[in-house]
Amino acid sequence: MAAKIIAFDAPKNSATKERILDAAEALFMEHGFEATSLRQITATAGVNLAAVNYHFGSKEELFQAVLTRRLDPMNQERIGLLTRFEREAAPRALSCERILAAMFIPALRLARDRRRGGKDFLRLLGRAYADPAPFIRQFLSEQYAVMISRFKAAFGRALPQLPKRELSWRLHFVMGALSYTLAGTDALKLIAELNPRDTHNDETLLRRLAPFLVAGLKAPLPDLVELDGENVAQARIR
Amino acid sequence: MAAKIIAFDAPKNSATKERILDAAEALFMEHGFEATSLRQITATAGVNLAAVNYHFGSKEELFQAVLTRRLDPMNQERIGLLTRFEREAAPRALSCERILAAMFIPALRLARDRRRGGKDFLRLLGRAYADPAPFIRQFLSEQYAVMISRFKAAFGRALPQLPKRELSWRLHFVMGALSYTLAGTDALKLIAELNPRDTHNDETLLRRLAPFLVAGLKAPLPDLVELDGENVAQARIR
DNA sequence: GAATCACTTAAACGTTTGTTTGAATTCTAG
DNA sequence: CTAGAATTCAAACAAACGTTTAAGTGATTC
Repeated sequence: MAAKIIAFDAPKNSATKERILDAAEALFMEHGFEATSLRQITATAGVNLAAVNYHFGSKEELFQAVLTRRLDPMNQERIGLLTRFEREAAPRALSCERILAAMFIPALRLARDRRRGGKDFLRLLGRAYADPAPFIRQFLSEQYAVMISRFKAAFGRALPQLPKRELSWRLHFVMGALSYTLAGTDALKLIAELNPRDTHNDETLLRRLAPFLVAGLKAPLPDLVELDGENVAQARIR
Repeated sequence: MAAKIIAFDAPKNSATKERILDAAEALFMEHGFEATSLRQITATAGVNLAAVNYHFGSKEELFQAVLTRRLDPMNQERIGLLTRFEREAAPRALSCERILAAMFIPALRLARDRRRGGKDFLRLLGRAYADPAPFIRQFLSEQYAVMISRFKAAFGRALPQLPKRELSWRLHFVMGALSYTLAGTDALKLIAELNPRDTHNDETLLRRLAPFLVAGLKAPLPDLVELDGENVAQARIR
């Protein structure tokens, strides 16, 4: 009798790992890494406290596992999409818009699909970006290294007139705006009285972001910028 | 004799508060709010553990005090600068470049001046942006509300053809790129093999960021954007 | 010179933290 | 059916946490 009840609410096989990952993802997103306790996670997942250390080794390794589960496939998808777009456009070089699309679409898919983490995961990712914990920074570096260099090369071909140094910076700005936007912190609520229906409609969000970023990428070089007969450097001096 | 020694290393008056704020600022920046303990802070500051609760009430209130000390003057300076620029340009409307300059310059001054917190504080601010803790979010909202609405109005005059909804979004992107950039997380190190001399040269950094953002603000509206005869929405569908 | 003040101090408060242990249980083969 | 590996479990671990307390200090005020 007791066995039947157990069969109901206790997943016999190692779906335990999945349940822990799901609970950890939601809680890390909501409270951050440090502020989330293993007891909260295991209670939410409905598993024993020791399960985390048994399956993942430590809290830090659990956090990395939470990120890897979503991030690795997403970045793989980005690279795959970029390659496909390039093949389709060959022999012409890919436009900035298409390259950005290759970055956005996998993120959008992830945000849309609750089974893949949904918006919660992107917010968690946004948090992780700003986290100075060494183990997080190093982990993200490794996760992103291949994808970033791949996209940088693509943008380099799309913007051949742009010096590489400048491209590096602008790509950095792009990543900043993108992660800040996708993270969807409530900070934006103070910037805009946004239409509530818009607030988390990720598609329209990215469709607004894309032209903004493309224009930024194609902007004239800093030295040549004119502004009311005065450049920013001059404006800086009181 | 003992009195003399005490006079040396123990500030008799309430410079204790300042020492706590300084230590807390550095440690919060390095480890985040949750991961920083009051014992670390008081040990670094060379004061008694109970001093934090005596002078600030709680750890949360200390964190807010750390932010307020720098943030409030900076935003005041931003508003003041914007007002001055507007007077100087009158009756002509202010250009986007000048408005952005009014946002950047006070941040730049803060980043430059170690006595005002320097880059460390901006990194702390970048972290706080991404923190979901309610007391942090609400605090930042209150701190930024006035400044943001002021700048939004200014941009509205500079870009009269841009719908307000669109402006809200773009201002959000601007804040994202700016905070991400100023926070200067090491995440950028994986994006660019940047010249080490450039890496934290905030002035050149902002001079690169400004044209990028201005171009983004002036970008054509999303619906009208063309890209290789295909728009982003269409590209989205596999 | 006693009283009052702002402040500092050491010690302890009760919780909560991540991790470990060793026995119970379940699953997997031979 | 049984031996053995894999997993779950309750319990306990030491350590660290934010906060509070009550005594103590030294200067200021009446």
